[in-house]
Amino acid sequence: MKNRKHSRKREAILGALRSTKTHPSAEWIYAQLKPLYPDLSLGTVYRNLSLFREEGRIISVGTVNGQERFDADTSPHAHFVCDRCGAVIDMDVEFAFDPCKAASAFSEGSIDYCEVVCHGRCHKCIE
Amino acid sequence: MKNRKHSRKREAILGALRSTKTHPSAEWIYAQLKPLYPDLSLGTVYRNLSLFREEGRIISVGTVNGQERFDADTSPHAHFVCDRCGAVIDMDVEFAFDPCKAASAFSEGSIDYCEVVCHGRCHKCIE
DNA sequence: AACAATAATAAGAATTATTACTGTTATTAT
DNA sequence: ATAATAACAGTAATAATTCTTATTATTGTT
Ligand SMILES: [Mn+2]
Ligand SMILES: [Mn+2]
Ligand SMILES: [Zn+2]
Ligand SMILES: [Zn+2]
Repeated sequence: MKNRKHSRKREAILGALRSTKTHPSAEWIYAQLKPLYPDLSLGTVYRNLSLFREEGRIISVGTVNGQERFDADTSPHAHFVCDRCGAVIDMDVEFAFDPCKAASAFSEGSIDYCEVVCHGRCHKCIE
Repeated sequence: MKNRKHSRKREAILGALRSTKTHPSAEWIYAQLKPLYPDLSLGTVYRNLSLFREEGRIISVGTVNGQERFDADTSPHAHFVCDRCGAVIDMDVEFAFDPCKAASAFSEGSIDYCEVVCHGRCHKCIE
C-alpha cells in the first residue's frame, strides 16, 4: 500500500542489522555506517528502523540501559541479556513455551507474539 | 551497609504499588499520591522505586510507550501487554518454561531470572 | 536529457522520561 | 536536646527518541 522509493541508506541500515548477531542499538548502527555514509543522520536510522519494524522485517528485543535493541532475525527465539555489560545473546534453547497454548488459555485479550528474555551474567562478566 | 531511615513517603510509594494490579509507571504512582502528599516530588518516586528494585522488593516489567512499568508481585509470572492501550495484565497461564532447564542448556552465561511478555490486544481494544 | 512529482534525507530543535544536584527538613542515635 | 545524616522538594541537567523544515535523491515521463 505504500509508495515507497528505493534508498541506498535504508538498504544499508537493514544490511548493517542483518550483518550482526549482537542485537544492536540505533546508535551502534549509526556508528557503523557513518564512515561509509558521512552524511548519514541518526534520525534516518531511527526512522528506518521504525519502518522496518512496522513492516515486520525486524523486531525489537527490548531496551537495555535505556536503549532499544533490534534484531533482523524475526523467527521466534529467546534472548539472554547480561545485566552487567548489556550484551544480548540468542538462546537456541528449546523453551517449551507455546504461544498458541498461552493464547487459548488467556481470556483477557488476543495474543500476537511473545517475548522470552533471560537475565544474568555473560561469561566475560563472570570472569 | 544499609543506613536506611524510615520515611512515610517511601512507605506510601510501596503501598501504592502494592495496592494495584495495573503495573503502573512512576508517573502514575506520583499522580496517585500527590493529593495525599502535596509536596511529594516525582524524583522521590523514581529514587525509591530504584531502591526497591535493588532490594528485590519490586520488579520492573519493562517499558511501555517509553515508560517503565513496575510490579510489587515478585513471584515469577508472565505478563500480557496491550500494544494499543498499554495495559499490562498478569498471565496466570501455566507456561512451561523452566528457567533451571534453560540455564543448564545455556552455555554463554548464568541465568538469574527470566521474563515472559506476550503482546496483543486487550478485550477493551478489540471491542 | 530535462522535467515534474514526491519520497527520503540532514540538521537541528523539541519532547520526554529519568537522573543529578543543592539547600532544607525529618529521622535516628547519643 | 543535640548532633549526624538520610531523605526530601525543587529544579537543573541529561540522554534517547521524535518532530520540523529546507534540501536532495529517486522514479517515471516527456
Ligand atoms: Mn535474536
Ligand atoms: Mn505482574
Ligand atoms: Zn556481560
Ligand atoms: Zn488495550
